[in-house]
Amino acid sequence: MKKYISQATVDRLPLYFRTLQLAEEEGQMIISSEELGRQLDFTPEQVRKDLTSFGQFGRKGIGYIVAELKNHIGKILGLESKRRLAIVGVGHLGAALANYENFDSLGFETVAIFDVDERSVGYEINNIKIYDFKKMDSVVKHKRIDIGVIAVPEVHAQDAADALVEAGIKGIWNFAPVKLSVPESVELVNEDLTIGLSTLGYRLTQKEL
Amino acid sequence: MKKYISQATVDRLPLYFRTLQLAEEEGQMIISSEELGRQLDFTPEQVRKDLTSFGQFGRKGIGYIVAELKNHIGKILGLESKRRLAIVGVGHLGAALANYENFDSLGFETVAIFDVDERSVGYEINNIKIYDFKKMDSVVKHKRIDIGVIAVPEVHAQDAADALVEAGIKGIWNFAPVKLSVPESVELVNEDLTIGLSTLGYRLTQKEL
DNA sequence: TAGATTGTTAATCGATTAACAATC
DNA sequence: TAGATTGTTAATCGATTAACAATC
Repeated sequence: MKKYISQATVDRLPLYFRTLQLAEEEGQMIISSEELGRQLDFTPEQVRKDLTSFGQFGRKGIGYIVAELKNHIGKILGLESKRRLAIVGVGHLGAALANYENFDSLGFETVAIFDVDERSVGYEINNIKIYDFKKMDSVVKHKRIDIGVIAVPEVHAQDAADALVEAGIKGIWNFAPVKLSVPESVELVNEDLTIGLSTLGYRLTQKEL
Repeated sequence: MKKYISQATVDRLPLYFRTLQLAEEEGQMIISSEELGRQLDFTPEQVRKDLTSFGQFGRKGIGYIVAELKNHIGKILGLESKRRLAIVGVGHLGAALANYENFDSLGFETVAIFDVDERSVGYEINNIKIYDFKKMDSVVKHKRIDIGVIAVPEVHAQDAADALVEAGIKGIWNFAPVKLSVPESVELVNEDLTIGLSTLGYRLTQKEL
């Protein structure tokens, strides 16, 4: 019997993980749901509810053992085995993602970049080699790449997705603001940067009324 | 009497807007909640509910007039008056954001970039001038900047936020994965790129069990 | 008129918060 | 033992979906 875990809870896991990591670095041994919540602006009840949906990690009357809880959450997020990423598109965003350091501690490693522009093929960004888009199939298979990151212009996003699917990728992280069509079997997460900014604009406008 | 609009609804507004914009470009005059929903993977009921929370924009038996609805949503999002952005930090992410074209049609304009590294000061990225971080106060006031975008390393994010608040910014769009402290009066939206990627990793891990 | 589609109320579903027994 | 804090059940809150009257 597998309990259903809400998306909201899953979204909070990496935040717990990072907070625990910081606490561990500072030598903290024990943390309460209260303190964990305070650092992230969640209620302690929320924290306990989230954590217990995966098991009982705490000690009543004491709290949670930082290292233990961190490892548990790491396991839930699948951190023991590194996921290999490929970035498609070597524009400004692709380059920024290739240089982003925070993915590492969450179990991700960027191992290839693809681009259609032959002039950039062969070069490296942050020590990651740029391959010809046409070679995707063999590179993905050879390097056992799990996840494709779409950082190409909107008009080419579906083509990029199709090529990634064809090459046998398991998940797609899409930065193009379009609804992609992919098979059910491929996990798709959309990262639409315009939503957050629009929200900000909306709120400022409301205030000014 | 002001009706409360849920965050979920606000998040969908820019998506409606973009879809309507595309429909308009293709010369479509009328669109139904059904079709609008189909293009974004929402139910027609959801679309109608969202739209009616701001007023009655449709014609019963007909649908919505594309241009009219687009303009309405644009007004709700505050698009008539352009918001001026400043990016703090000219790392890879800052540079990518300075070059991002999609903000324009949502009513945003990047007018300044700030950095502490004096070697980059005076240069331009995508025709946007880079200013010394220390000059923030006068530049923000002079250029009447509304929103600050934090694209600096985690350790400097709070400093950047403090400086922006001090300079009189109204909203902050934060890309650093830290919880910032800002006054109640300043709107804060966090854009944590690690959440989406973690979700993808989590789902793949679950599948493999 | 018949068919289509909105706007709105009611029903359902799901997530958060509150309360409290269990127990360290 | 008294105090603290978890894990869990119940209550509340909010968002989505269903149903349908209004009307073009």
